[in-house]
Amino acid sequence: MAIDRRKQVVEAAAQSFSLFGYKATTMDQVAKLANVGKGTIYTFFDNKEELFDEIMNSLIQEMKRVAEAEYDPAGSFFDNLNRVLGRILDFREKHQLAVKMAHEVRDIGTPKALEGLNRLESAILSYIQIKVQAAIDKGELKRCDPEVTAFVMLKLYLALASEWQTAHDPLEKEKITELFQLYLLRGLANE
Amino acid sequence: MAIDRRKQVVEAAAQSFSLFGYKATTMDQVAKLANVGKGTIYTFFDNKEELFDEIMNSLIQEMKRVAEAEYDPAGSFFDNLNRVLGRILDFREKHQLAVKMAHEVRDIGTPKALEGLNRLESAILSYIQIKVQAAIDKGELKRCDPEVTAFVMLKLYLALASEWQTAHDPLEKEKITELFQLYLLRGLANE
DNA sequence: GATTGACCAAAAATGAATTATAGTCAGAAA
DNA sequence: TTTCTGACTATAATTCATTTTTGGTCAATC
Repeated sequence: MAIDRRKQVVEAAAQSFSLFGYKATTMDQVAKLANVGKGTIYTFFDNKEELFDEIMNSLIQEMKRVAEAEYDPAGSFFDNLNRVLGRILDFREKHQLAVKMAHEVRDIGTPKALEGLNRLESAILSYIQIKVQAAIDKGELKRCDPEVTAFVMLKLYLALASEWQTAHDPLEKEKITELFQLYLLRGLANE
Repeated sequence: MAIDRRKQVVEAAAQSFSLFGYKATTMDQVAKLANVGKGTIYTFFDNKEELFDEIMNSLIQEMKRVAEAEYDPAGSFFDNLNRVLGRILDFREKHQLAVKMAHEVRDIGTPKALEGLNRLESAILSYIQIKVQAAIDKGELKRCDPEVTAFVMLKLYLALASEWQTAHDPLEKEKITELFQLYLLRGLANE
């Protein structure tokens, strides 16, 4: 059986983007790592950007599987949301590619890396939005715009789970759950 | 009466930092604008950083006055919070110095400009935190950590009022008020 | 027909020479 | 004496011509 050169290219690219980032990954390097002539890459992908898009798509798919695996159809909306968000942030924090992209954006602002992260965030928002809509339909949540609500939920979670740390001790996972419920679910108003 | 050279320096510096940013403001320029020898600046301020700190302190003071002017002791907490936050963001958006610092951080990441903006945010957070504590004491809000709560309120407001715009049409001021109340005050849970 | 790597134009990195800048201080002005 | 100044210096930033690297191509090879 012939060797699957496309797979070789994709795996080499994934490794290289994860290890060195978008800018520092060269097509020569990917070709060498894949044990393939450089021209071969261009029979599968029109250019570097499309190769990168394919790798990002895999990351997004993988994240969706991880999220879906954490989701419990029998559980409550907030319990699920909390667990899924926690799992997604943890995934993003540990996945080499996602980490590298975030660093590259922070350090040198590579536009393609930023675009990749934005696509990742969009995927997360779509996922939450669908769950919010379902919860509204089931009567578990008040009527509200699912898109804005998903956006607010992600922002609030990010604020508590990662932005807070830039100036304070990190909050415990249980503390985040509790705060998330207090602020968004029950509300702050007395009576 | 002798001319107040310190005031001249401070006013020239404020003008220059607002117009050109931190990095592009030179001490020679400030001296010339202030009609003062360069050495004179150094009799009042040890270095460029301290001069900038003085200007930022004025901005923070000014913002506090603006916030306090918007605050109505007879009104409800959320009504006040909403109006004060709106006023503060508007102030920040229109004040040359604040705008210039934000651009400088985005474009070239000047550390001192970032530090300035962080100090501005800290001042806002302290202000909200005090009002939150008062509202808890009055029984208007549930018991909660005032520091985390102030942080969440600001983040939520920023998310709705400015981050949302990066990918969508801006939300109306009344819409923001309504969402802010729905999410944080009343909560999303049904029943 | 699939694969390759030498090749090319264009972009990026380098670094030596030049310019600009923060901060000093000897002396002028008040 | 005291206050103020701008020429001066060491260092940092900027240019820009030169070199190196890179994404992408395509005639030759398998």
